[in-house]
Amino acid sequence: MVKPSAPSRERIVAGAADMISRRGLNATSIRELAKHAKAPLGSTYHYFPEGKGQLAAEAVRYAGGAVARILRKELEAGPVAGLRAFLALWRGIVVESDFRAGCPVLAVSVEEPAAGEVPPALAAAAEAFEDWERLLAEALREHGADPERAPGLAALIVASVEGAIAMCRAKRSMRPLDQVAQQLEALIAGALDRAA
Amino acid sequence: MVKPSAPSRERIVAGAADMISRRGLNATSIRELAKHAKAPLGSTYHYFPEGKGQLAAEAVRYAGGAVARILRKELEAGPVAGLRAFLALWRGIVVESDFRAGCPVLAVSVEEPAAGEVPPALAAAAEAFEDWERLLAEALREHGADPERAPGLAALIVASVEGAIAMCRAKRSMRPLDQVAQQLEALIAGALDRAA
DNA sequence: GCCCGAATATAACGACTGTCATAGCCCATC
DNA sequence: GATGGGCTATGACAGTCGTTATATTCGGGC
Repeated sequence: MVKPSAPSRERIVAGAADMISRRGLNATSIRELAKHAKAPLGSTYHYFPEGKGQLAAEAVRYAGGAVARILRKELEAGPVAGLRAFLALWRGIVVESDFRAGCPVLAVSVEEPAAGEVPPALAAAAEAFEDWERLLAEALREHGADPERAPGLAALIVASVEGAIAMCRAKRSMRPLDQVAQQLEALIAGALDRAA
Repeated sequence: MVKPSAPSRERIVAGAADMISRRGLNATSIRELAKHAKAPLGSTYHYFPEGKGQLAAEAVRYAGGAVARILRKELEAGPVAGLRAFLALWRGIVVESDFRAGCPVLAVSVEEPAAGEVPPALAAAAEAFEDWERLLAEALREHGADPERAPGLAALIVASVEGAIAMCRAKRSMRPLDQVAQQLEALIAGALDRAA
């Protein structure tokens, strides 16, 4: 089979994404990871023979893809609706974990790559960010935003939401995300009005 | 003396801040830290008897204070000047480290606190964010921004810059920070125009 | 000169890390 | 019912972790 035994494998990847979003990449051990996913340690090396780097990269791709899927769907109802879904998604993760979990893509981005190399997980993080930005920029353009400004606006949205998530965790308060949400909504509404 | 032997101690704290900004908190070992600061391992426990947590907290306070000092000074010339200095500061750190270093305050914010406890380093990170926001909000108000909107604007600035730094590291490109800089400048200019 | 406390050096502690090798299980196919 | 391969279980490896204890060196006050 091409996909030998999905359930266990996917559980490991999803568990890795969750764990990385809490502790960071370097601080997540494969042993704890296996235990958290109720999978044996040996299995992680069976499914991911290239080791931790491969597993981390897949976890980032998994999380990034899941977010992109939600974003794409909700953006069909317009940029503001998409933004709200994006914010609600992260809000849920932070609140439900009692400020212990955040964004795994951000967590991977904040770790020094080995000299001269670009670890696969970091490349996956860059791709995830770019996917999100592209989706947002397209939606903005399609709804009348200045096409030249849309990419910058999309980058601002992703950056500020990611930063706000981290700030919420530090302060143990949802206030930063709420503040950012309010500013971004006003900003987007203004950018779309231009063409109304 | 109240301050027994500043040079060695301060070198350790500054080195810790730098190292945390690269690798993250959990992945920074005290041994490497001591080596990096050219201080003996025993000395770190001499100066910081409470161990790693205390050292990390002091490192975050050190970095947060240094940024706040620069911010306060440059904001005297107005919010836009302060924003530019804030951006230039981080830009320099990311570029000079070849995308390997980022913001130590953000790095500390992205790590799961022990169950039920709030580690001192995380509290220090929350304080640093609040200091920066307060400085920016005050400058915005003093230069004619809507007093009710100033805190939200300040939060957006800090969050988006922090997020952009991480995105730059992932993409190995300064583009996100440049995009965010452009959007924020336009946004602030608009917010101040209201009162001109 | 001596001496005391601050600062450094060295070694060790148990626990944990990523990774690998090996042996055993379980279930589908012939 | 035997055979095989995907999966699991177990244990080991060399190395590092945070932390502590002990021994040594150093610099300035009597």
